[in-house]
Amino acid sequence: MNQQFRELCKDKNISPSITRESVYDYLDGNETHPTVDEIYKELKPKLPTLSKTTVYNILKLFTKEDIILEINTREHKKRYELNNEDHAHFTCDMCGQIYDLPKVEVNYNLGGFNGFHIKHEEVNLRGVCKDCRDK
Amino acid sequence: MNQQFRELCKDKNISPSITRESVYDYLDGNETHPTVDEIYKELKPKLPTLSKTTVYNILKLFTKEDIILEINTREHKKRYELNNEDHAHFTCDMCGQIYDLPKVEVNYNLGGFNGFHIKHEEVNLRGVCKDCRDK
DNA sequence: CCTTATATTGTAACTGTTACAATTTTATAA
DNA sequence: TTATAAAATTGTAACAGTTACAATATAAGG
Repeated sequence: MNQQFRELCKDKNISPSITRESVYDYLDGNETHPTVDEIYKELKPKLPTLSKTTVYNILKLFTKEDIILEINTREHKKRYELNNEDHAHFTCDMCGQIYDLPKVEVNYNLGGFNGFHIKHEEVNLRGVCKDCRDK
Repeated sequence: MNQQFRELCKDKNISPSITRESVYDYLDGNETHPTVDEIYKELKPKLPTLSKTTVYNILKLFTKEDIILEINTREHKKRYELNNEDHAHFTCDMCGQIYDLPKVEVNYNLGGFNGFHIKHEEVNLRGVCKDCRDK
């Protein structure tokens, strides 16, 4: 029983079902940025009645509540992570691995942003990671 | 006949077919960030034998050659634009419209980027656009 | 415990994308 | 130009990710 999750749900005014808690727990401390399918396959043994639709529903809810973030990459599927500290993503063009990198500071000094109310900034970097470069 | 495109193809060592030129021309000066389907539907009347697979092929080629950029949004489809001047994207949470905003400067002063060879940086902003805020 | 609301499930449909073999077109050189 | 090879385009079918939806199960509140 994850007390932190219970309180988070109270904050967000959603009910802390066991399924939701399982999805949350799986994402917590996970750095793999899993897909829906990966989350489903991981949880299925522990929750035998789990449906993939439920995973979709929960992820949509968590996204709406800003509990998690969708990661949009070049793959045509979404990946997910907990919305904890702000950071950038680096995707390796060679191996496809997604790395978490420190938050990058973004400057808006040039103007042209008037009237846009920016709620979220996402920095996606691409290139070659250390492992692949050394090969 | 787009001479600029011919030269671009010579640079990239690809052949400047009429279909490819049409896709290029459609994207040139277009600020709508169209999807594959939109590109296909737009060009079909002028190129009656056009196949959607061809559009996919051309976009994949252009992406590989850095002629165009894929835009990865929350939608589960890709959007495309010419790879001209570097700029940021702003997607409105209300209306879904994607705006081009000036390039934002990114600082990597915090460290933690050692070993990563960054070839491309993408800044995606999200929030509420002027039009939607005024409603 | 009853009633209502909410969460979960399974199925089927839908959409974006890719694989692939066949055909057409283009490029090249005799 | 014509023959030949290479490359581009096409249509079909398959595939993968996602969504819609009605039915069922579970939880919450009186």
